[in-house]
Amino acid sequence: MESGRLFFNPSGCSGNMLFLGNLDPVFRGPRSSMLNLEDTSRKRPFFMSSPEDLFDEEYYEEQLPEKKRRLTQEQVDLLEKSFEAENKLEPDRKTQLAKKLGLQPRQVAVWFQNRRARWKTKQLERDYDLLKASYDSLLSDYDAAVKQNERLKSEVVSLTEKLEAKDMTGEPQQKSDSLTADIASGFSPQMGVKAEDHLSSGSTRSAVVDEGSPQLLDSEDSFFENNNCGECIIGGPVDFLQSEEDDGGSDDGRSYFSDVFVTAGEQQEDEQPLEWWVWS
DNA sequence: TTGTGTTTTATTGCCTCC
DNA sequence: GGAGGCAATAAAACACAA
Repeated sequence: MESGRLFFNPSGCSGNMLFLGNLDPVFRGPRSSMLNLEDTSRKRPFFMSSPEDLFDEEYYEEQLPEKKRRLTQEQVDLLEKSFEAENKLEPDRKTQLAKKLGLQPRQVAVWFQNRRARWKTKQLERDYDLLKASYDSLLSDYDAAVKQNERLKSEVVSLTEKLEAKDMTGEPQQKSDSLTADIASGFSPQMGVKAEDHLSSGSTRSAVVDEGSPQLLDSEDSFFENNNCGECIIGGPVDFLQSEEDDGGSDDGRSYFSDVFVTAGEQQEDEQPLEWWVWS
């Protein structure tokens, strides 16, 4: 314990040493307090000591340290409100609150300290959930892209083989040209679908889509943009990130990972598409 | 009633800032 | 060097199932 700091003492006097009179000077806080003094039956209200009581030495002599008492609901409500307004506590506010609540300023400070710790823990939990959701989403997008990639590769192989076979048979050039034209136009006689849909040859998306396949890639668009990847990382959780803590905490509502999460707009302007992540 | 897990209150020690 | 913040921790208070 720092030299300048006072122990909080339920009775309202300054420090357990004073409170305990000539008890073991090593006495500090709850650990040792419970060792010797647990079985006291002499109790008095924890927060309701009158100023007269607080300076009545006889009173202290006959009293033994109290166990911890929880704050009343009213006290907690007021503290919560205050925390919501501002989660740091300036000295003036601390004194005012303490007066208002009938608590020691030290108690108010401790409450804020603990409250900030609780808020931080919850915020970390939320950030974790958020990151996990983003990761899961990216993973499933990636899996879909890999499958799609495989399918396209095999189609290219198949078409190439067909083309070569036609050339070998020495069929009239016209027919071969026709097949080439078919391929170029995106029509695959074998599969009965427009290859354009798979090969992403145009900048405008075809209305004909292979049933059962995921939305296809556009050559000029990032897969992740098509799949709202930006949103899955960024856009979706923004409200969540900025929302207040469920149980009334406030702070600024910012995520501990706020540096990691960027806005979708920022990403489009400043960053390369995320294709490298999939295709490299 | 009791054992156990969770929450709340408080202390301690270290660190930073002025 | 003192004041205040934070992380780690203790221990009382509380909740709840068996």
